[in-house]
Amino acid sequence: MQLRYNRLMETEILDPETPLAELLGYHLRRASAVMMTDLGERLATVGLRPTEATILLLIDTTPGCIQSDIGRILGIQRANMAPLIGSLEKNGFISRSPVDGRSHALSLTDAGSSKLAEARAQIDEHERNFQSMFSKSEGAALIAAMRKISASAKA
Amino acid sequence: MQLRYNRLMETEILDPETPLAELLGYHLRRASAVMMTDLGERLATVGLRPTEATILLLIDTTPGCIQSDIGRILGIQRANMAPLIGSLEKNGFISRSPVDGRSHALSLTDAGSSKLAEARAQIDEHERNFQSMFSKSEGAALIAAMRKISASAKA
DNA sequence: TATTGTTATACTCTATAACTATA
DNA sequence: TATAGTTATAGAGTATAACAATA
Repeated sequence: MQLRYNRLMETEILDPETPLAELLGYHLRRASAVMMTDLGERLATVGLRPTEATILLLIDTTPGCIQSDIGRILGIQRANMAPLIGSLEKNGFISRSPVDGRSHALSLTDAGSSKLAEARAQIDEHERNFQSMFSKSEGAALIAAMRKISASAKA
Repeated sequence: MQLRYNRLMETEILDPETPLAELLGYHLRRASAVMMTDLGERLATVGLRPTEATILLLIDTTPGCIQSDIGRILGIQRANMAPLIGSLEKNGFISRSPVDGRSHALSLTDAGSSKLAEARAQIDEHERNFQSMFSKSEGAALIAAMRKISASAKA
């Protein structure tokens, strides 16, 4: 078979000549997608999506918090928090009790606690698998670097 | 004003007690989102989206390549490549010439080359800004780590 | 006047399935 | 039989605007 066009090879990404090789943003995006896909598949076996599991984690450590605080921390807008919290409540994982006329204190139900335990097992194994590619100090340096980047976001 | 609920503070993410503090996947996702937002805003001033600019970069270094190879490298499905390539052609940035009955060799038009030059200026400044947070060797280590993670994706 | 929560809506990105035509 | 390209479509995720109720 005769090649009638220039072939783009996967390995070109490793070639320093390639335009993407030195782009931190590109590699960050790809690596993040790989981890998110793995986490998503794991959490799907438990019936949660990554964002839902993250919300349960936050409510577990800070019971009585309100959904707008969760949204601010996770970078999720008020308008998008409503259906997320609504569905977690509808599934019986969290309960809301009014703290004033507009806010509701959130806490895990028993079902939510055990669902979170299942999720945490998946998250822990997921993290172990990826962090095992690096030494302890490399892993810490990676997280520190990611925080540095995140912290640079415009207010 | 009396506080009637437990407040979740942004700074909790830095607190080692917090459930997200040691999650590499979480920090990767947030950092990637920050960089992608910045890049997206920069490229919007030039009329391109990040994926479009990336495609132009690849076609520039490997003129005559075909769209399915681009899709494989960037992790974009055939079905989603079609409208991307179609719109780049409609905007006059690339041209297609048939190499056999089913594939088209892609190359940049003059308009595509100058558009890419504009995009590259934005990309370069974007990358400089973020990579300047790190030493040269730290930056290289970061990219190597991201590649390690990306390479671990299931076939 | 600012905040909380909600609904409606739109846009992007991504994923699948089905089809054609070609190799 | 596998590949290249296309269309249609559905699902996430995310963004804005508008509104009611409350602080």
